[in-house]
Amino acid sequence: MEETDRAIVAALAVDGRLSYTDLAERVGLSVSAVHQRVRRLEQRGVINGYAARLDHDAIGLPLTAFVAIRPLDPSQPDDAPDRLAKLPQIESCYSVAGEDFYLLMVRVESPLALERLLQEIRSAANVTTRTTVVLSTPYEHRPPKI
Amino acid sequence: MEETDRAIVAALAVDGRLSYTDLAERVGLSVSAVHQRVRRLEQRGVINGYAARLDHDAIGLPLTAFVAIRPLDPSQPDDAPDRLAKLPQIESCYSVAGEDFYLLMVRVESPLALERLLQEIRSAANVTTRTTVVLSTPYEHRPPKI
DNA sequence: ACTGAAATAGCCCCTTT
DNA sequence: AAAGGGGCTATTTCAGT
Repeated sequence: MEETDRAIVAALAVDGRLSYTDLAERVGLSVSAVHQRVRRLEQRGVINGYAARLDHDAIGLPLTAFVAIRPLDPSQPDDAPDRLAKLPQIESCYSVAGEDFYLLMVRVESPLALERLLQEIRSAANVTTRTTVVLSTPYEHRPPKI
Repeated sequence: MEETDRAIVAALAVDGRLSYTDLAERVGLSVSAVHQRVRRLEQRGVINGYAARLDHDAIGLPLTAFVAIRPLDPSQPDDAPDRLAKLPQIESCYSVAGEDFYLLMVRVESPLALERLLQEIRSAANVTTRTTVVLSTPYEHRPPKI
């Protein structure tokens, strides 16, 4: 990727609501040139969309956990991500190397809600779970250096 | 949190660039009322900011990994997050329950870059590392159900 | 707290270089 | 590809309820 596009993407990673006017000043181009570049970055999928960053405590999901899962029967077809997609508490699903098959990041309201979610995960995908509870988050979702 | 605020936050989690006009239609309020509510949600920190969602392959960081770290000397003061904050490849740092002290999520350009990063992490924070490489990402950063 | 309206600013398309 | 201009829409503030 090119210099100017990098600068645009980096800026929008920090502040997704930057106006084209501000962006244009930062990268030293005209507003319409920047606008055109952003549109292309969106169309090429470099920028997938824009999201508000939320305070999970404030929205009632103060408990974060990582759930490593492993199929009970590794010979069966593995459609765990599909089966688990319906559970909205699962924020992310990563297929990983190592002993586990998938690593999920989940957000719930309480320890009790986590217990219920783990049961749902196990029964929905026929897997065992190994859960790591997050105690605090020194930092998260830092914008990449690009 | 209240009904209308939830709807606003949920909508902005999916599309952080929604106009106040569109938001107003969705929640059934006037534009200025919605604007006022969004400003308050931002001031109260419920909405922390806005970010572009990036394609990490496209921006040259195609390799994601989770790095569990543990201090070599658990009796020393633990300032690992601070010491590691300078490494921009570390996207997130979670303090976790269990055998490990912290779980990092990192994004790098290549396996070689991961090797170098792990060395930097170990020397910067005086820790051992256990790394889980992400092979693929079925889904990530799904907006919460609120 | 919400509405409505007025002024400002930014978006977006089109033309030109 | 980038710049500039013009019409239009959204943002933002303010007064009123």
